[in-house]
Amino acid sequence: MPELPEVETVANGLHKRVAGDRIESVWLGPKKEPLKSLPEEIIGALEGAKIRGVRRVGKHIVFDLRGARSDKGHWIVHLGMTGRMVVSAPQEAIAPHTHAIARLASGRELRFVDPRRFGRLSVVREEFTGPGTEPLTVGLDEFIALFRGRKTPIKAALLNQKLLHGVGNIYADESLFRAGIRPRRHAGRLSRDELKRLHKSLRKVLNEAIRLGGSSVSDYVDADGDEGFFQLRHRVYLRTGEPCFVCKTPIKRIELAGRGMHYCPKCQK
DNA sequence: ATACCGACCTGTCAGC
DNA sequence: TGCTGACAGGTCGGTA
Repeated sequence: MPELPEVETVANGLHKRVAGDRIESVWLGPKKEPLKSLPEEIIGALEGAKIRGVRRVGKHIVFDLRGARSDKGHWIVHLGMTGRMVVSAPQEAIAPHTHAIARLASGRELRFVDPRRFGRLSVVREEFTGPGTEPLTVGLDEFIALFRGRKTPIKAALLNQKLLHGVGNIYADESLFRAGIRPRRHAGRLSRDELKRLHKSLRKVLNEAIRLGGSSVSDYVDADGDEGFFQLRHRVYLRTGEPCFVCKTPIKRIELAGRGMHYCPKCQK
């Protein structure tokens, strides 16, 4: 479900709804995959803590906390492929695959739901900066330097969270199309001009997707339960065999490291 | 250090 | 109707 624009939309929605609220108690489900910190650490950090704010770092949702006794801490949520963070009234039915519930002083509940269990919950004390560089604010020179000397395909480099964090399969494919670059090109062999186009198209695609509330491909919804609209603007992602909007050539799908990638064989060199 | 690949999970949809 | 296989927004650890 979630790449940078979706996580940004969810984090902003959560901030509006729960900033200033207090976590009174926490329930954790029996499955242990979703928990990256020990259950007692999560409960210890969350129970009694005030939510100062909610924001996005990379693909992570960060709840900034002020604990009951500890001064600060952060609740980090990664949604994986199918994770959702929803604000619910207590009487609402518990959805299948609910792994954590935080009961708030306002009477509402924050629920973490994740069928595939690729999502992760953790708590940290220190400031959370994420694994890589923020794609929305990275400057051109720093952007170019990230790829210097790398033999890996540019598509794989865009997905590498230690370089730029927040870019996933949709926005990698879409930004490469708009930059006219084939996904298998070696990252280190792209010209300065090509990287300049990619830098621009990536930020443009991400910002446009944020404006439209993200992409709802199958089940993504934001904190209010609303779908995004950027899927209507996809030019290559999941459009295998359909005509390119620019040149009518059928969009190709190839596999790299077990993941699908989509591109126009004529528009992308 | 770097790069590929399978593993981790469940759900949905198309085809037989 | 029901089975099977392909595919899905992501990351990790083992191996070359």
